[in-house]
Amino acid sequence: MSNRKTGLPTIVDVAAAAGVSRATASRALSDYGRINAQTKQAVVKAAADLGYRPNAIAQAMRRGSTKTIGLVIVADFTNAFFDRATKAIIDAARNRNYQVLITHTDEDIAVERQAVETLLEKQVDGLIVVASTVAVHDHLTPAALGGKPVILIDRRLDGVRLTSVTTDDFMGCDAAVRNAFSMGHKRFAFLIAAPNIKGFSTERPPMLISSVEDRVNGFSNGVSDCAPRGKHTWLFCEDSPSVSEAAVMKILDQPKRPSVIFTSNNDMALAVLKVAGNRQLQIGRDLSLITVDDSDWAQAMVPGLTVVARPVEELGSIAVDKLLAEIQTGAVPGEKILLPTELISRGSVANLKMYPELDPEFKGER
Amino acid sequence: MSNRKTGLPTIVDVAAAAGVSRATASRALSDYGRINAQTKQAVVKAAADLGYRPNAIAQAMRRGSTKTIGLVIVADFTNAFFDRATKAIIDAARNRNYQVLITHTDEDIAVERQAVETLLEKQVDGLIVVASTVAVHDHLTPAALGGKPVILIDRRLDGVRLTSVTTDDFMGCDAAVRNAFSMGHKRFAFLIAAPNIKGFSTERPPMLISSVEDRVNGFSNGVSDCAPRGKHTWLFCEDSPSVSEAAVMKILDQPKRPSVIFTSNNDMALAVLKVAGNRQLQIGRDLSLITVDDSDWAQAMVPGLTVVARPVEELGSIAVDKLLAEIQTGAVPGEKILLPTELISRGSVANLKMYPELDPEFKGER
DNA sequence: GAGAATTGCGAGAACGTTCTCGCACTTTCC
DNA sequence: GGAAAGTGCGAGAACGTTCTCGCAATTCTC
Repeated sequence: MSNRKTGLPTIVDVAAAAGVSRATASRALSDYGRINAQTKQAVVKAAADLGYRPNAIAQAMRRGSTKTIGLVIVADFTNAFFDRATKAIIDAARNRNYQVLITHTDEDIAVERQAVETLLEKQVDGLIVVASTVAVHDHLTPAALGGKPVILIDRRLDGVRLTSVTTDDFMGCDAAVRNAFSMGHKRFAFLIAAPNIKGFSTERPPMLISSVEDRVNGFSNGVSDCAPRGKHTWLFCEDSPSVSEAAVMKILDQPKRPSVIFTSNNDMALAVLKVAGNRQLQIGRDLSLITVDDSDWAQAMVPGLTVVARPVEELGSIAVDKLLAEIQTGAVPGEKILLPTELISRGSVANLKMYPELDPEFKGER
Repeated sequence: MSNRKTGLPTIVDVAAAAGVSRATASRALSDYGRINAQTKQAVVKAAADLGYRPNAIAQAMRRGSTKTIGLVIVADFTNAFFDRATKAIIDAARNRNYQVLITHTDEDIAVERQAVETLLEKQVDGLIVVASTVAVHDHLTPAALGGKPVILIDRRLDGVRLTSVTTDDFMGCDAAVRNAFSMGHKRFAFLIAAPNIKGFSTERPPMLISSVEDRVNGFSNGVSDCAPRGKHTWLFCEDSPSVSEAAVMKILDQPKRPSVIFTSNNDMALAVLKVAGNRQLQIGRDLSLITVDDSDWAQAMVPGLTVVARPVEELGSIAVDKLLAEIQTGAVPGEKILLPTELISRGSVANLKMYPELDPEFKGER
C-alpha cells in the first residue's frame, strides 16, 4: 500500500514489513511511547530495507510544526551584507534542525506583504524579516501573523512589538568621523543611499529605514562634535550605479572639495572608487573613503578600505536563536538587540597631519 | 471549529460562516468544479471576513505537490557566483509560484547527502544541486531520489542521467589566454583553486569538479596554441586566503616571473590583488591579472579587472525552467546545457606590445 | 497466589484540505 | 409532458502521519 501517487513506501509499508501496526511503527521510528527493543529494531530494519523516508509534510500536519522558518529579505545583492546574513541564518537554522524558506522583496512593500502571506500559508514556524520600509507594518501585527513570531533584522520598526536584532551603526559612523578628523580631515562629504528616492538630493528624505537613520545620525553626531562649522556636503542618493557616480562627481566638482567621503553602503563606496579611478585620484592619498560594511575586496584592495564593520554572522545566528526561543519556549517578543560595530582602519584615509600637502585645501609649499 | 492548536480559521469555519459545506467552500476558493456564482461570492466574502489563510501544508498533503523546490549549494561565499545564482533561482521560482528551500554544504559530501535527504523528506517537488564532488553521486540516482527531478548547476556529473546547466568555461579561459598573448604576454601563471586540497602544489589533483576541469583545460588549450614552449607556472591551491597569498608569492618569487596571472576564481584573484599591493606592483602595469567571474568590485576597481564573465542570472533561471519542465510536464532529464561565457577586457592586462618595458623580462632601454 | 502495577501494542481519530461520487433539483428537448 | 441533460451541492474518503485510549499479557508485591 505504498504511496498512491509516487509509489514510495509509507509507514504503512514499513509496519506491514515488520508485522506490526502503524502505531507501533511510528513509535519505533519516532522514538516515543512504550516499545519493545526487539520490535523497534525490526521496524528500523524494515524501514531501512524499504528505503523508507518519513513524509515531513504529514508530520507537520499532525504535529502542527513544520520545522521551517521563513526569511524575507530585501536582497540588494551588491551588498554582501544580506548574502552573509542569509548564509548565517541558514546555517544556524540547520544546526538547530530547521530549514529556511527564502523570499526577496527588492525593497518593495507590496512584494514583502505577499511574501509574508505566502510563507504563513506554507506554515512556517516563524519569520525573520528585513523590513523594506518603516512606513508600513500592518502585515506584521500579531493578528496579521496569526500569532507566528517574527524577528526583524538590520532594521527596526516602530509601532509594533517585535524583537529586532540590529547593529550599532550610530556608534560606528560616529567613530568613523572622529577617526577621519583625528587624521586631519576637516571637510567631509556624506553619500547616503536612500531607497525610494529618485536621483540625488541634499535634502534629507522624510522616512529613512532605521539603519540608514542611525548612520546619518552617527555621522551627524561626529561632525557636530569635531567640525561643527566646516562646510560639509550631504547627499542622499538613489541606489543605482549611474546615479551614485553622478553624485560622487558632484561632490568632487565643488570649488573646495571635501578631503574624505563617507558612504553609507558598499554600492556608494564602489561608485566613489570608480569615479576616483577615472579622475586619477588615488584613494588614501588624493581622496579618502570610509564606508559601512566590510567585504573581501575591501580587505584586498590597495590600500585597504577603512570600514565600519558589522558582526553580520553573529547577527544572523542571534536572530535564529531569538526566533527559536519565541517558537519553542514562547519567549516574549519586543527585545531590541543592538550589536556593536567596529571601525577597521586600513589605508583608505589619508593622514593629513603627517602629510598636509595631501589636503586639497593645502596652500603651503611643496 | 477553528484550528485546535492555533485558533486560526480553517475552511470549515469559512464554510460555516457562508452556510455551505466544506466541499463547496473549497470549490469556491480553489476555483474548480461546478459552483453557483453567488455562492462563490458569499464564500469568498466569508473567507476575507474571517481572515482565512489556506493551509498550504494540508493542500500539499492532499494534492501531492508542495510547490517548493530545494536548492543545495556549496555556498563558498566570497564567490559572488553562488549568491547571484541563488537570487536568480529564488526570483525565477517565485515568478512561477514556487518557493525555495535552501541548504549549504560547504563542499562537504556528507552534508550534501544529508541535505538532499532532508529536502526530500520535506517533499520538495524537485532539486537544484551544486554537487560538491564529482566522485560521489549515489544519492542522486533516480532510486535515491524517489523519482524527484534534479538539475545540476555550475558542475556536471558523469555517471548519472541528470540535466545540467553549466557555462562554457573552456572557451572563456581559452579566450583569456589568447587575449593576454595578443597583448604580448608570453609567460603565464595559472592559479587554480581546488577544493579538498591542502596547501598548494604544482601537481594537478586527480579529481577536479567539472567547472575547474573546464577552466584548466581551457587555459591549457590556449597556452598550447599560443605559447607552447614558454615556461609557465601551474599552481593548484587550497581555497583559503593565507594559503592562496602564499601561492601568489611563490609565483612572483620565481627568478623569471610571469607577466600575467590567471586565477580560477575571485578568491584567488583577491589574493593576487593583495600580494601585488603589498609589493607595490600595480595591476595592469607591473603585473597583469585575469580571473573567472565578474563582480561589482571587478568593475569598480582601477584599472577594471579583465574577467571571464558567466551568465549567472541566466543560468539560475534556466535551471528553474528546466526543473519545472521536468516536474510539471515530465520532461526527460539528461540534457547538458552549456551557456556561453564572455571575456570582458578591462585594464588589468598590460599591453606589452605597446609598452614592452613593462614586461618583467624586458632587456632593452628605458 | 491474588491483586496491583507495568509493558507492549493495536484501533481509531485527528490534522486541513481536495475530489469523487451520487443525489436532488432545474432546465432543455421533441 | 416525459425523458434527457445539466446544475449545484453535500457526504465521505483520502493524503501520511502522531497520539490517546484501552486492552491483553506479563511482572511485581506482600
